[in-house]
Amino acid sequence: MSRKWQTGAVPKTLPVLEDVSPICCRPLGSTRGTLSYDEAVALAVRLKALADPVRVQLVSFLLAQDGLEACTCDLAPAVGLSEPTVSHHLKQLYAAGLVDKERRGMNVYYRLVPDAVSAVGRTLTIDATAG
Amino acid sequence: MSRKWQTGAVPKTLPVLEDVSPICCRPLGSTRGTLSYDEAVALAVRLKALADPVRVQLVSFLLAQDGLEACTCDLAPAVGLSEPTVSHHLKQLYAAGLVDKERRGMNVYYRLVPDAVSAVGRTLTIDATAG
DNA sequence: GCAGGTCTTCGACGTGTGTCAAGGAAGTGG
DNA sequence: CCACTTCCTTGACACACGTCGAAGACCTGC
Repeated sequence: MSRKWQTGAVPKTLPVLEDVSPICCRPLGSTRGTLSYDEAVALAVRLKALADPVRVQLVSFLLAQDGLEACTCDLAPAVGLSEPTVSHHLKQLYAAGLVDKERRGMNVYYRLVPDAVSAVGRTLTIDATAG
Repeated sequence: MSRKWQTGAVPKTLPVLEDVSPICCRPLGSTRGTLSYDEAVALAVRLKALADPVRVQLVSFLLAQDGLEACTCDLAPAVGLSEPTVSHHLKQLYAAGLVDKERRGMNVYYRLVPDAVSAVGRTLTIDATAG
């Protein structure tokens, strides 16, 4: 996969995580040179999943729960939005691998994957010796 | 500042950094409970600035340069886009405090602010003892 | 001042994104 | 099987975003 659009008004869609190289989350500074477009996309899709206030709130809410998990019925009131909207955001977090989901009885529990979030964070952490 | 939109189709604009609480970049796990909407916005605007493949490439390119800096005329070919487009992306990185700019003669040099990028990264790094 | 180079802003275009209401799918309990 | 709860999907809406070309602003050098 390389950049599909070069000219004109152009789709800026970022692919889903499954279509994206799993090569990710090496510290940015470990590449001597510009990131390839594919690597940049791989990182950007993960950042994009977190680049929304509601999703940041959802992550922080899960992080504060015992077992790092909660059902939609708890998450919607926690952020003050309708359940479909929260479901939409959770779907994006799930697609980015940042949360897991599991049905237990009538409820669907979403559980934070802390390693996935931390991995994105480490990518952004720049070695002090760089430059 | 609290959530301005509650119902209907709604502007999802994130404010600029200056309008946003400077409280940011504490590790997500350090808040026992859901992040306030304001704190979530403060983090989201910074993440959003990085959540684009082109901007990720620009950051990685700057990181590989001596002095962490380059002029627009070098950055545009590095990512294969027009100068206006690159200027647009640099403006967003600048607004988020992730790069500095300085005019020297005919050129404008953009310099990476590694601490700002790292600060965002640390926010996402979850303490292993959490949960 | 004038010519030439570099960068930013403006205007326009098409696509993406966040939100909700309404309806459907999946499970529980009678 | 039916009523009920919980959750997800679909459809629709308005706004935001990434992109470019053209034009303006800024600096340099003659």
